[in-house]
Amino acid sequence: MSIFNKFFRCTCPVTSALDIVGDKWTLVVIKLMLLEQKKTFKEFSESDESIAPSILSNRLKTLEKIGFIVKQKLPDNQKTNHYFLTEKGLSLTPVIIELALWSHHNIKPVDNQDIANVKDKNELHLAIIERYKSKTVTL
Amino acid sequence: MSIFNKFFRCTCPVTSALDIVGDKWTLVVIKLMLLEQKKTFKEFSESDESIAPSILSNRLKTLEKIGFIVKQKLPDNQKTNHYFLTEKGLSLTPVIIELALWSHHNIKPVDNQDIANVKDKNELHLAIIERYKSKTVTL
DNA sequence: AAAATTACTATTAAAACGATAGTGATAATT
DNA sequence: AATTATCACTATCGTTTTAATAGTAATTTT
Repeated sequence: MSIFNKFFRCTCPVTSALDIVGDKWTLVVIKLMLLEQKKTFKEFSESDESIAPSILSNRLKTLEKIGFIVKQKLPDNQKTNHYFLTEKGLSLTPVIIELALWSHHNIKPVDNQDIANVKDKNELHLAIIERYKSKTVTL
Repeated sequence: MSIFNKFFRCTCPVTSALDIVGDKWTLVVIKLMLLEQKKTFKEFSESDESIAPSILSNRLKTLEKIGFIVKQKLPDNQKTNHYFLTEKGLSLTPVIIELALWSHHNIKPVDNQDIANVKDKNELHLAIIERYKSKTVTL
């Protein structure tokens, strides 16, 4: 009898996924990390999405609690927190790729050439994760 | 200067996609149609998700307005409305597949054998759409 | 003709979102 | 060493969205 029993609307896996990521901000925060290398509270705050600090704070706490991200201070700075995606957080990459592709074809074309010219989705998936890992400290 | 300028938070394609489908119910309704062949208001209302009628009404209207679904009465019944996914609505299939796969591996395993044992995502994609079309009146 | 069903709308309470101001700690500057 | 600036938030409060429930009108069934 985990907290999940209260958290999830029903037993459907898709609906349960949406109980976690089905809101206005959760996937946006993950996208900012994954595709735009945003790491600090300030960087998130200054993004084009203009996320309010109270909402940002809430999402980061929740994402940390469910193990999608981790918070770390770098040794030379005791002020700035850095947030990183965990493997669990990175596992949402295919969902974000499909949202990007869907938007590209149905809402507005993406600038990102990797996405616009994608031939092999799985290759893109691996490339995005590789790039993310190479640009962040390995955890 | 479309209404979209007010609707979208920013120019990011992923975020714009989430301006449309990033809430608790929109993708659930589409899933009910696509994977569970729900068509009428009553069928949606009786689903495991227990969607409130006011929310359901609101989502169906919005989805119709943006061209993801159409509402039709069958010739022999003037009371019951039937909702069908359009091609635009069906274009979200890959997003739902990835949510299902993600949930299967990270939240709770799916019953659906097609999804649990998927080898080729694109094949699954085509199969789901084929099945949907075969079970609904072609529009 | 009466009862049941369907597709909603209306209402009101609760939760989430959003804008803005403010605080405490650390870091940078003078 | 003192002052200023920056960063990471929290607090507050008004607005919007969501949720639970009751109710209504039209149609269909009995």
